[in-house]
Order: sequence, then C-alpha cells, then structure tokens
Amino acid sequence: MARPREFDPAAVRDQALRRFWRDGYDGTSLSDLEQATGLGRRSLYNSFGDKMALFLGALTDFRALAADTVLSGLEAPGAGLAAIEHTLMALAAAGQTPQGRNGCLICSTAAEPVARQAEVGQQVWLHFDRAERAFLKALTQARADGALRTGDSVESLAKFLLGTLVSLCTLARAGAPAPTLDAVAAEALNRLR
Amino acid sequence: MARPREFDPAAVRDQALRRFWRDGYDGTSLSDLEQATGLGRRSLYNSFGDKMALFLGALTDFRALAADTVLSGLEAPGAGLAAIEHTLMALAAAGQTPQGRNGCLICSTAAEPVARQAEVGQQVWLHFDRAERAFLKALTQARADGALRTGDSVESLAKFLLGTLVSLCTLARAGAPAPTLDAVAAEALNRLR
DNA sequence: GCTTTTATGCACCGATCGGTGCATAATCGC
DNA sequence: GCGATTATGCACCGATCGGTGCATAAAAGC
Repeated sequence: MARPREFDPAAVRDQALRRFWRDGYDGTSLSDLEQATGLGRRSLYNSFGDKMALFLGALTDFRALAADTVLSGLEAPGAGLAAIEHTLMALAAAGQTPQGRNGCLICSTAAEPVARQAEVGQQVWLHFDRAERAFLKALTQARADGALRTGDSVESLAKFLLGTLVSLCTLARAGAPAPTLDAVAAEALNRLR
Repeated sequence: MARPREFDPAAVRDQALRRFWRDGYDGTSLSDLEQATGLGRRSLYNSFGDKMALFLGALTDFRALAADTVLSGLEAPGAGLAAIEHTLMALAAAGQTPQGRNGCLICSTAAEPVARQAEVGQQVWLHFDRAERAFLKALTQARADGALRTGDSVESLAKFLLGTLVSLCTLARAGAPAPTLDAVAAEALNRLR
C-alpha cells in the first residue's frame, strides 16, 4: 500500500546500539548514527523517533542482550555458587577483549549527565535491580546448597556482587590491565567462601 | 607593570572543577564555565588555555583533593586494616550526600569518550594506580599486624579494593540507595577478615 | 495509468559549540 | 602624564549540533 522501507529495523537498532555503547549518548551525533546505520536521518526520525527515543531503544536492547549473555546463567533454575563464579570470571575475561573494552552501556550511561533524565535513570535501575535479583537468586540457592557461610546475608552479598559487576565494567572500559580484572573477580568470589 | 587580573586563579580552578565534576567534559560547555567562574571566556583562555587544558587542570586538582580526603588515611604511616575500614565506610557514607552523588570525577571520566585521549587516560591511571598503591600499603601493614588471613595475596586484594572504590563512586553517581552503598563497603571489608 | 501512502534524500533551520580578533580598560615603571 | 604591558568585554568566526520541510521515489489498491 506504500513504499516499503529499504532496511532491516533490527539491524539498524543493533548498529545504533553499538555506536551508543562505544561513544555514549553525548558522544554520538546524528551524523554518527547516519554513518553507522547507513540510513539518512530522515528515515531514522520516521522509523525510530528522535535521538533520545533511539537511545532509549538502545538501552532496552542492551538490557536484553546483557541479560542473555551475563545474567542468564544466574537466572537459570538451580543456579548457585558455581554460576556466580562462572559469571564473574567470564565478565573479567570479556573485559579483556576489544569488544569488552567498551564496558557496559548501562554502567557508562549511569555516569553520564543524561542519566539524570528520568527515563534514562529508570532504565539504568531496571538493569541494576535485575542484576541484583539474579545474584540474590543464585546466592539463595547457594545457601540452600550449604555453599555459603551461615552468618552471611544473601541480600547484602547480592548488593556487593552488583558492585563487583559495576566495577568490572567500569575498569574494563577504563582499560584496566588483565590482572586487575581477574583479581577483582577472584577476590569477590573469595568473599563468598 | 600591567593590568592585574581581577580574580583568584585558585577559586576559578575550583569552580571549573566542580562543574566538570558534576557534568563531565562533554557535558560542560564554555558558556557553563563562564557562568560558573564569573569570568569571560577570553580571560579563561588567557589564563588557563583551552577547554582541554582547563579539564586537565581540573583532573589534577581533583586527584589532589581525592588524595587528601580519601587516600590520606591509607597513606599515613602505620595505617592498616582499621584505616581501610574507615576509608571504605566513609566513602559509602559520602556517596549518600548531595555532593557525593556526583561520584568521583576520575571514575566518571574513565567512562567518557574523552578518556581515550592520551593525557586524560594517563590522569585516570595516575589516580587509580595511586589508590591501588595506597590500599597495598595499608594491606601490607595489616599483614604485618597479623590482621589478614595468611593465604591472601595483598597485591590481589589491593586491586580488589580499587574495584570496590570504583564501584562505590559509580553507584553513588547512579543514585544507588544507601543500603546498597553500605553493603558494598561492608562486604568488601568482610572479604579481608 | 492513476491515486494514495509511506520512505527516502537533500537542503535547510535556529541554536550552540569551541575558539579568536580587536578595541578598550587598568595597572605598572618612569 | 606617558608609553608599555596585560586583562577584560564584546562581537564574531566556521563548524557542528539536533531537528524539520519538502520534493521525489517506490510501492499497493483500484
């Protein structure tokens, strides 16, 4: 009934996500987005709305991506201490790859002025809360498995592990040397035994 | 021999620092700096150079400020486990104040694209290295005091505590609830005993 | 083929960006 | 008072920012 769009919306969202991931909201201009996606800005505006809408979409996509690649192991049924170990060590290892040197879009965004905008701050805490809950679930299982010290509070440890996640992402983006990332993950895990 | 400047350079640097601290490099415009300092931009350029020079000066000033207020307790002679405890708990408490909600200029800068510029990245790691060394010094003292478990590596723990510092600053800037900041500090400290 | 509808490309908007040229103001040694 | 020197205020620079108006292109329904 009308002219069909000449691009794959999912691919365009993905390219936009990668730009924002690398350069942040302020550091990514519409010209950058045109270049990254191959679309003219008119098509971007027609299909996705303004820059903020595009960014909020990228945050949403990133949350789903991070949940799949990082949190899924914690949220899986029966996941306990071993899952926590695997997750943190994988995160430290990922932070040493070129891709991982971009850190985490959510953590980087949390430090940007744009995070003061309500919708952005909400996305940040949607993700942080989900991560904390994922850790809490695995910690609760670990407790049931008898893998934790009896005196420890799983609620408190879940917040601590959220902090570990944040520090791994931030240090990776800062270009921390590999031993630093490994030590942060390893010593956080040592806290649990 | 010539017209004297009408402002206190230290006060101007301090005002510029506070702006960059709150809004970051990209988020602070020359107009913002004019307004914050009360100077015209011509005077700013005459006395301090361009925006990047002003920012590098702010980073330098911040490193000194952070060293005084946060690291000095660790770097003091004889500082051991108690100093580490005091430092982390104070950091968690500071993160709950309006001022502390700005986080740490170094940590926020590490997540900004401008950190890829060599001089900026160097400042970031000047500070991170100093913080790690301060933790290492206090941990070494704690070991000598017999306050650490024998199997632990002080080098590894120093990197871990650097990570804790980074996570406290980032979470504070993200507006984390007080219990989260307290738990991150408390559980990191629990790692040491 | 024609109209309708949507997508696209291009030119352009006002605002703001970081940075500068230049005239003027204010102080000095003399 | 006078020239030399530096600080300041103001206007302005080209570039880029996010965003839009509009003509054109490409499909569908008839």
